[in-house]
Amino acid sequence: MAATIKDIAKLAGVSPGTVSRVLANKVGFFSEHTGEKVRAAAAELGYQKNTAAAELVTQQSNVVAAIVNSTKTNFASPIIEGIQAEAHRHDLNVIILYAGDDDSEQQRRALTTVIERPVRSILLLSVDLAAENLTLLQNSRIPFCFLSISFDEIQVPYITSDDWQVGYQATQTLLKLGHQNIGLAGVDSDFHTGRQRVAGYRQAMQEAGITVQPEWIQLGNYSYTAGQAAMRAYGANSGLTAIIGASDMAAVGVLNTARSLGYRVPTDLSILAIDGTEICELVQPALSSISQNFYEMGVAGVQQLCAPGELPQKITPIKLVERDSLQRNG
Amino acid sequence: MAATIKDIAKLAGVSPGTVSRVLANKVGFFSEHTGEKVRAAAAELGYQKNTAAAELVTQQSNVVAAIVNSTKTNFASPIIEGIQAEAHRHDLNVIILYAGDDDSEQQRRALTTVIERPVRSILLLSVDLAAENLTLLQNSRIPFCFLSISFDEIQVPYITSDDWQVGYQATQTLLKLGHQNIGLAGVDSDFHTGRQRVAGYRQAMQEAGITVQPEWIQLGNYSYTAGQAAMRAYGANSGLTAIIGASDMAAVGVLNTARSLGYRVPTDLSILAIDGTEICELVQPALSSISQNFYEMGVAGVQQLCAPGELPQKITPIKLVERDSLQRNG
DNA sequence: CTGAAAGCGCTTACAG
DNA sequence: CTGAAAGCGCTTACAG
Repeated sequence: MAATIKDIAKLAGVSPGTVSRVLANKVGFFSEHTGEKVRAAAAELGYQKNTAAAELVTQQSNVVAAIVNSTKTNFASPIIEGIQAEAHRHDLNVIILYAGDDDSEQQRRALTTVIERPVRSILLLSVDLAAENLTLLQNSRIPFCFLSISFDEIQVPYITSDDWQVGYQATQTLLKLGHQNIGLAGVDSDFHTGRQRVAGYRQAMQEAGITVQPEWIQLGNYSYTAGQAAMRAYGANSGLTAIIGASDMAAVGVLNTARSLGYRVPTDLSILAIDGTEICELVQPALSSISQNFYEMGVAGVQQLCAPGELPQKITPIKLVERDSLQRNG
Repeated sequence: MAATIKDIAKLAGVSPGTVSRVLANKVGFFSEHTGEKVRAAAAELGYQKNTAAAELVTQQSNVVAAIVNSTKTNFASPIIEGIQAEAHRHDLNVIILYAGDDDSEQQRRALTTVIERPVRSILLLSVDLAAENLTLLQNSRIPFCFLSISFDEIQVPYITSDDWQVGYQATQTLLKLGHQNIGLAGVDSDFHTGRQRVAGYRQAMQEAGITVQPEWIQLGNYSYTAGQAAMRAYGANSGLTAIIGASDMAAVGVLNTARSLGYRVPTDLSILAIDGTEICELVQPALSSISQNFYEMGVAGVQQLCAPGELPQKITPIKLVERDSLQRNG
């Protein structure tokens, strides 16, 4: 049995209340002498506080939970790093839970694990909650915020990039290089994020006076496999001179498949990735990207939940990072 | 304020004890009629159990904590998937904590976050604990097990691959292809894992009657950067015909740098990675690897902690996976 | 400065 | 089958 506050009290010859006060360092509430006795006793017993018990009485907690989609893309790490760093500044601890891959049962398990204990707030990293799970979350009355995902139908707090701009700027980048026949590969139009990217793409193309051929937009779930499938659909004689990968992983799928189809990248085909995680620098040629600021999303998420009353929907900046996968057309 | 068991009791016109019994579904301890009343009341109030309170009285918990090194390598995901799957089978919930990058202060924070609440057991994924933190962990009396890391000096439970065999088999694979001048890149000899891999490498080389040149072994921390640095140290005229990357990331670093130095892979230089995570399939040529069974490590980790009395040190199997980065020499 | 007491939300012998 | 009571480990007004 681990030592409790009572054991310390007995050993130090004081009351449990006093032990609690010195261990919580309530200055002015105990004498120097008592403080020393208690601390010595605690050390001797190897005392470890039972924080769960303390949280029960104070009705508050300093842990924030991050629920992540065990996604086929890979931007969770920088978001989590941002969360950790900012949480540290606020003296908060963070625990991470996996919610599976759009598996509503796994989502529910992660959610209840977290709701059934005192957590201060919940961050959801690009997890698209099933309706009943969203209800569960909202009923819990625990403050929450979605990260790296956006919504239109439902009114919930989220922080992410401006996905319309992501699509628009990606397309503009390629247009400025003289490309006209531009593909968009692996994007998921079932959700708001993907629809926005497609809309930005279409707008840029329209402004350039280019008619988008239906087959130029290849839907998918942002995965490597989706990128491969898209490129296979485009084929060896696609007529495309540039392709936007809907995510880094999709872009790598496009890259590898394009190669096997005989394309030289970027000589025959330019590829622009969306996300800008480290994977862009691992492949050759290194992929240029419209990079999101994932770290900042994590930071902003924690800040938002620490400063209630802020506006519930926030945009983090994006930027073009040029590497080696783009080339002027003509 | 969230609804409690007392609120339900009042609404259903029974005692809190009874509510507890029906919600815990202690069959035989309540009548059908009472059961229905209570469940209806709970539903009406949107009751969410306070599991922390329950854990306080029962003195047990069903959450297992996984502490992960936010490492520059990338095998944590499959281990965590294994943990999740097996935990699910035992009806356990898992929370994940980041312990930073060999940062003893961050380790301590993650550890205390977990020790200060009721967790059933702790899994540590390739985190090399600072001495004082190991003491902290051991004093907590919470069952724990290290994963994907091994030790010689200290006696603790761990589950990992046989690192000596990893080094030995990697080297053998290359020797069988006729290579003699074989480099080992990015390995960390400060720890047992790395020392074992080096020892296996040396043994295989010795059995083949080859004298290992000191510069063939390039130390590092298994990162992409370490791989780059190693390859730069080998240089354009290394005389090596094959290189073992101490990790996937190190191997990719070797690959990209070798290319920029003018090597064709695998024509001029064969590369064999250690780990076998998905990154091997993302680069071109796809990297052959000595693959570890990370998923199985996760599974075995929770099994081990669910079945005390098992032997505390376990080995998971490795295997050669051939992809496109190896070629016969001569 | 310190102790006694109440209470956080739950569970579980103990009676009946 | 059900209630009253004690208790898990802690915190915090309230007295003194």
